Amino acid sequence: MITDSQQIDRIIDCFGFLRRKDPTFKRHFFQAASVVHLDKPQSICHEGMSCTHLALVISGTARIYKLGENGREITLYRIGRGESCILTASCIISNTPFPAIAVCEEALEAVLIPTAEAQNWMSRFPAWQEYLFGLVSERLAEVITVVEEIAFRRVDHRLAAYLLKRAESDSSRVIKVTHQEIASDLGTSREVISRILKDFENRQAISVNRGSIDLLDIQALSDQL
Amino acid sequence: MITDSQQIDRIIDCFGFLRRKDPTFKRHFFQAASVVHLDKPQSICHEGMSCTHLALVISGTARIYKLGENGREITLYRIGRGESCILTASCIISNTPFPAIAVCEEALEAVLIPTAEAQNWMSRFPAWQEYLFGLVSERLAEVITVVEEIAFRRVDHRLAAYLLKRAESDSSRVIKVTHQEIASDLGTSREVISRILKDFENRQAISVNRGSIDLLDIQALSDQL
DNA sequence: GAGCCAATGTGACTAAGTCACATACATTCG
DNA sequence: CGAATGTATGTGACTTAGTCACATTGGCTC
Repeated sequence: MITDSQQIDRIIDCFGFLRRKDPTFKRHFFQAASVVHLDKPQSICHEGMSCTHLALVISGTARIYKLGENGREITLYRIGRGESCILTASCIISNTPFPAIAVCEEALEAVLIPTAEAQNWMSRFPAWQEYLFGLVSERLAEVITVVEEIAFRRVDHRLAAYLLKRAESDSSRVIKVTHQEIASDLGTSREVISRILKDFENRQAISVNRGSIDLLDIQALSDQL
Repeated sequence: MITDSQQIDRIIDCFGFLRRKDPTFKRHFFQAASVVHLDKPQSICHEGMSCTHLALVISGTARIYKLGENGREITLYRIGRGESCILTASCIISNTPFPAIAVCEEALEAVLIPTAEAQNWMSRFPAWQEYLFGLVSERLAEVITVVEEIAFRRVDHRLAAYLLKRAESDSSRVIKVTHQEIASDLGTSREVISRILKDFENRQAISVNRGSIDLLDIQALSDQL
């Protein structure tokens, strides 16, 4: 149960579906909700885990990924403010085990809703139901994009796009990231990333330093796409 | 509008959510529904198309796939009896364009529901809402499996698994399929499939003929996994 | 049987992934 | 300070996958 009115305002700010004129739902929501904090290298859900709570992210980010037998990883998607680990939601609704791994990436603050309530509200509150459905749909589209990328696009092109996107979202020309992290995001191996980065560097498009990459020539990278 | 009581029974048989004791929903459903037939090589949805109807499959199958720039394809999933093109559903709910291509594979018979009704029922009839949500969740899980496969597993292993699964679902040792079809399902190119098949043949696991493959040694194929 | 088309075969080449290391840089600790 | 340790990166040799440009084959029509 959450009672602190300041915190309630913050949460409503985050989750648009609470802003509707349905005081009943709002009451139920804050009645059942609790807030948790998770720190950086913490695992949230394991493969095959059945979920007891649904987590709605207030701040921070989590990364949802698949782990291959060989130890390689691939990021399926990330979730941030206002979103929710919808795989959890999906498991909740369809009672299937969680098919991936979720870890906290930037320190998380989240609202926890017990599975039973989350299910119950689905049929009682349209706002809640729309919220969850919208999230699953969005994830489905995102994961389909991932399929497309790994099935058809060359790694060097994907890498160039990755660097550009990263730079944009950090609004900085230098990106703090290791080759291994990139490889895990793109679903390839570290050596492959290192080699392509070296190649970009030889062509003066970037400068590679330990733990960071400086985008020297945005245009050259864009041309790679 | 569907009135033929025999047809209504058939449809109820297909879609469990109609079996509940909610006569209101049933009435609305058959009021808004219409039945269509689609033949084999027919396109259902194009990339980026916005969907005006939701199709619930009574019989036949459809294949949902992505098309790469280079002309290669990869199957995301198939839908059959009792299922629905949930990407369509997802588009309906979240109002995003359709991110893939759907084609009829075996002659389809389907119930069509106009978008507006499908959306409206979401908040009015829990059975409907559960049905749709369950489908999207299932697809999400399936597509995640596809990601895992193409990101981590070797093509020869995937091919062996494909052949075994195919033989099982057709309950026949010989599979009627071209190399190109397999390649399109697995998201690789025809040459790769041809070569691996030839390799399997050299090892006496299968026998390759024009348009069909005979699984001679199931055990040998299973060992590939 | 000639002609045609879809299905399959093939070699040479590029791209990607694997494996087994070698280096290099940064931080801590004696 | 310099050594020790651990993470990050570099590299060569090799296998697997994907591409390209064709050659061949089997089945069909006329």
